[in-house]
Amino acid sequence: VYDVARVAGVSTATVSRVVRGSPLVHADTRDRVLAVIEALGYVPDASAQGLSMRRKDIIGLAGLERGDGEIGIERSSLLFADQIVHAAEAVLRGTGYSLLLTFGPAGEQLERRVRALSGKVDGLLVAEEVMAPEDLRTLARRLPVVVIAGRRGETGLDVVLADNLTGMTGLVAHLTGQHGYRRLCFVSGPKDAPDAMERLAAFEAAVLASKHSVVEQVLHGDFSEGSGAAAARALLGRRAMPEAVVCANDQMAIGVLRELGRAGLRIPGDVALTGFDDVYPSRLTAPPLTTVSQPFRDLGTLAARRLLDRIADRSLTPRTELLPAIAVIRASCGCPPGLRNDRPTRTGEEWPIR
Amino acid sequence: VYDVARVAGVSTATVSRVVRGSPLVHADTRDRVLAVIEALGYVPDASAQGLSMRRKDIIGLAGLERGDGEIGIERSSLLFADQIVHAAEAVLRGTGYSLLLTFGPAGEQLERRVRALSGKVDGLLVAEEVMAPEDLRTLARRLPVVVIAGRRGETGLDVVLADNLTGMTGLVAHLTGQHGYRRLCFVSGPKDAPDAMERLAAFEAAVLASKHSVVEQVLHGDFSEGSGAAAARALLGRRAMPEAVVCANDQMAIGVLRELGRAGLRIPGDVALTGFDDVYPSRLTAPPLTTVSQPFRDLGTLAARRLLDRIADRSLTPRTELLPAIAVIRASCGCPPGLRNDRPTRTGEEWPIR
DNA sequence: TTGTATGCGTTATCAC
DNA sequence: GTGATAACGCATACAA
Repeated sequence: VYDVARVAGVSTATVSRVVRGSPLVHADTRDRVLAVIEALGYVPDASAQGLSMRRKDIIGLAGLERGDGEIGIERSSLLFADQIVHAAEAVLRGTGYSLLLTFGPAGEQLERRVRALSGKVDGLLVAEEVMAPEDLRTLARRLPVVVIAGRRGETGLDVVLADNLTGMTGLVAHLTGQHGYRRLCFVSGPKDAPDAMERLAAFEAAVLASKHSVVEQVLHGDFSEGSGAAAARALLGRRAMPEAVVCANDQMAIGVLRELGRAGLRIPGDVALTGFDDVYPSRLTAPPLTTVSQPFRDLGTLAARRLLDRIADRSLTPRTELLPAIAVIRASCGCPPGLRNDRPTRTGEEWPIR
Repeated sequence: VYDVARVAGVSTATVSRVVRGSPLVHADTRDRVLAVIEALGYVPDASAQGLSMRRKDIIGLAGLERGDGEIGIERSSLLFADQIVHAAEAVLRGTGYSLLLTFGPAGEQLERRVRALSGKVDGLLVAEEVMAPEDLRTLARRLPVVVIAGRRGETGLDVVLADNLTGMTGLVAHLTGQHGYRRLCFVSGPKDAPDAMERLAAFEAAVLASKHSVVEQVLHGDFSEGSGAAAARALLGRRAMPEAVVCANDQMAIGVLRELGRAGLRIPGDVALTGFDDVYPSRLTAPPLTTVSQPFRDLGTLAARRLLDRIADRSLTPRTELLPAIAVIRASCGCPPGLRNDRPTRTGEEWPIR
């Protein structure tokens, strides 16, 4: 500022006014200052601004990275996070805020990084169970925080999540009702993912409710494609295949799809298969994956908006928003391809937001 | 700090020393201060630190978002950017830096956002042609910048890019040589993508070099799946299909794959098809996509490292690194599935880095 | 309409 | 080892 002020022959206060678009500055002066700014390529230092204005115009996003890091990004379950990132970034776009990211495997190291991050931001988006609930609440006392896909009971915190229960229930009803499958297996996600636990519980309850069907086995994966493949190998080692295997997410379903394919099994001929999430690749597989459409974008959008609101008014009373998740029937469950509601993967604003 | 200092009965200077891990603090004092910090939940303000230390510990990443925004994220070509993001974030992880994002359609608005971003960061990663070369150079004078997949000739700037030329040449050689295809079409990417232009040029040169083959038509897309579908419809309107259609990226190839599938055409039976990039979904399609594997992760990793180096020593002489891109033959070109080098999508460190 | 002066929370340079 | 204190670059209350 000082350089600009000197060259333009005004005070730093005036330069600041011009930069901030204050109306109390003569048009001529403004133009002159603007010209100098342009010439000098001046860009205000965000640290200084932040210090002075007590706001950083940055919001943070912390997310989990699952699966074996060595195996590479493609196989870990980042698609979920990516969608959230883009949705959140899109709402921030208009506001002057930018998005600061941190990912990583759950653990102390990630918690440290989140802690450090918290000093750089005006608010924080937390995806899944990045840290212990108590630490989270501690954080939330100091900083606006909204949790995405966190645990359902979370109290005193803003949370947005998808209705895993209803989605899974509908899916299982289709499997046991329409198709009449009796012997089902489940490939579950990591225990530290609230979503995974909810889906497992919903699955078991739904199967139980169907009288004639039974849960033959529950396998445990970590949401990564590789862990799906491992589950498939375990399945292959059994005496007999179940009639249907339902997976806690699409990535793992893709893993079992490919692994079973390699073993020569046909889907849905030999086994029916379903996923959960409806990520982009899920409609690309052969056969296209029957799954449950999770409103990724809405999750991110809503969370970001809520955070902005809370930053504007920190006294807002915490609220948890439950977004609908519905089964989308494609072919991997045994339905003829293209027959039912095989609509394209969610495109964004299918449900009214606000 | 003041609170901490008061409660711990020391000066702010000492607190600062403890926080920064300075060795010139008595162990007892350190422990006492640490305890207070823990109790108070103190986290240093990054703005103040930034102002004082003249470094923000943040690096920025600006990228393009293509395709019709309305259609939603799944169909636009963000997979490229996502990979870069994760690779860059992974190298930053250990260093204390975090990643600040901005995406958007090319245009003045994005340039403004990048400008504002530049005040918040210590260095900038620029993916593709986010802004005019001159503006970029202006920016680079003030701030460490490295360009990812920028234009080849870029001088005086650090650039890392994939060897589109060699990759495309190899692919076309396979198509015209092994398969003997004569009549080829090309679905090109947006003109503002240096990668797209390079691939087009390489394609035309390679076909020309093959004597017997000819470029029947060049269609123009924008790297999004939707634009691939549009190209497919144009193809369908022709008198006859070409023998092979090669696309400038995988997303568009997937678009034509699905659209041709809807029209009842068989791939590769009726037309051969290829993509470029080897994004995750490309091996999931039926048939799996023959494509050119682009070293996304290496691109991001190398770029981030280079940026860090330049931040450490701004006098480094600019360099451009060309990473190999090689054809990966799967089934959409007409090869029998699983026969050739249908290896999994790149997992990260296949080529030596550094 | 414009300039002056002060504070924002840390780090770092000095003395002690 | 530790404590004052001066930057750091900008925004703003107040004075002019």
